[in-house]
Amino acid sequence: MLAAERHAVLLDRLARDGKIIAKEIALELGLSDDSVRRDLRELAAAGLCQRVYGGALPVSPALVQYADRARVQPASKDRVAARAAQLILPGSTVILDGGTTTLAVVAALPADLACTVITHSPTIAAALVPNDRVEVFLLGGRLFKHSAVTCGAAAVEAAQAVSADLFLLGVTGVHGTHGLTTGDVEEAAMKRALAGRAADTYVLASLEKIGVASPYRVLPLAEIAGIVTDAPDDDPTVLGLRDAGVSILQAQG
Amino acid sequence: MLAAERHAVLLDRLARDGKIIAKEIALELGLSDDSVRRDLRELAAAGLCQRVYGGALPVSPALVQYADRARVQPASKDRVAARAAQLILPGSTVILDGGTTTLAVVAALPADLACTVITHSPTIAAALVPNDRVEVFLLGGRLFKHSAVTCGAAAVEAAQAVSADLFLLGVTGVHGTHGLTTGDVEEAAMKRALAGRAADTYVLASLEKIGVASPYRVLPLAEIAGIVTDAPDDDPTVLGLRDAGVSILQAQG
DNA sequence: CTTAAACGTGCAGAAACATGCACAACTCGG
DNA sequence: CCGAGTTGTGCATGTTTCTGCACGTTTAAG
Repeated sequence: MLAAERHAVLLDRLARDGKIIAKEIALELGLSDDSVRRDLRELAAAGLCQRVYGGALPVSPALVQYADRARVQPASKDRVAARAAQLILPGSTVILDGGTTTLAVVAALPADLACTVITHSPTIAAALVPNDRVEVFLLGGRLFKHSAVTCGAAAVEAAQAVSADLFLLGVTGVHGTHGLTTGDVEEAAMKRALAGRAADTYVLASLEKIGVASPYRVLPLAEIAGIVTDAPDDDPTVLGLRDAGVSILQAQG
Repeated sequence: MLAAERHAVLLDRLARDGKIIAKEIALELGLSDDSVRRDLRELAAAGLCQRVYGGALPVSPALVQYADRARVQPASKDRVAARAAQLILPGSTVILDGGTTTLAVVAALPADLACTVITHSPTIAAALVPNDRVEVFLLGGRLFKHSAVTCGAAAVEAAQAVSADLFLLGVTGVHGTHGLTTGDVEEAAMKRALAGRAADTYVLASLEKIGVASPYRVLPLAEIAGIVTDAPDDDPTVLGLRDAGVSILQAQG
């Protein structure tokens, strides 16, 4: 088992349970107690957990809640994320949007994948710390509390300085006539700016987003390269996308 | 069951019920009476509860409702953080360095404090999301995995665009002749850049950092406004700081 | 004043810990 | 393809820390 892989498991467990007991994890993963302790020591040194006698605790109680929220709807979102993760080729540069779906993409990445990730989400950045071979570039700017990503003029300007092969975009609505939409005007602008910096933009949209429109337009459907979804093939919105020349990536088993 | 976990349960119970009966809790958690008594003694020593015959009471009746904010075991680091948090005035703009000590500062902030925080640590940024009245500006750049902060040329450049009243700086060493030091050259450069953007720089240094030197110089002692520490007044390094015109903020009770 | 419960302390076994070391797997020049 | 160097893992060692028990003391209630 790779070190980075172990680190990811430990952090994941910490977020889920709110604590880690070294002995238990060691037994469960078939590792020596020493390795687990060593890992916890490293994670604590990097500020990703708090070491206590017998195990470890989250560095801040607030971070547990967010991780919990990320797993409210595992099945559909994880399937989409797993399919999207396959789009990230070794050595490529990818822009990752904020949100729970793209966070699931990080979790679905192979532990030894080497690539460059550009993101405006501190949560995504923190989640990538254990992936040793992933270079992370964080776009600065004003932090929007609502979705915990940077937006606004400074963030858009920072985005102009980067270029990528791929942009994995999360939205709250994919609609036949309204296109791709989201709930905040600043977020919409930021997503649009990011789309302009990548050769290809793929939208991640699990079933419940299809056929839905939110207040603010991000992009028209015609400007994206493809969509990753678990919606059925005969869904009218999906059919409309296909007609617009968007490639459909099915995220089923 | 971890010690820290027990402490959390005890404080939680104290906040909910307004009292703790040692015998009852011991039975309920399957612990010996001794362990519970020992824990209560420690919490009382830390000022988180008031020890009485048969159990414990809240330190002040007013705290019962939101006592869950209280942190377990205010160690050296937490005392320093609590004192440093007092430096952040309502309405001011403060730059927060990365690291566990500054993260503790975030935890020590009053929930209703309104201010602007500039940081290069995604962890700090994420931890501030619950603080509704705190405006957060994140400095972008390449993410350094070792300490989970952004560093490098892009981050330094981003720092040039901001100005603040105060910079709370974390280092790994405070030494009489070597000054303020840290373990990574890029981090040192970033900290130096941030210090240049604030009117006043205060160093946060708990006891174990005093008299220690790490490989890379951040700043000479003379260039900081003050230091927040729990080191004794008669420590030679502290005396040297005072001679250099640095104000010493004691982080004791 | 009496008594039983709660208390603090010292102690010993157990658990967790850090460190050094050896071995295996991998990397990188040659 | 090979060998030296590097890295990571697990084991053995001695150390530190925790926990429950025993015992004598203090406290509160009748």
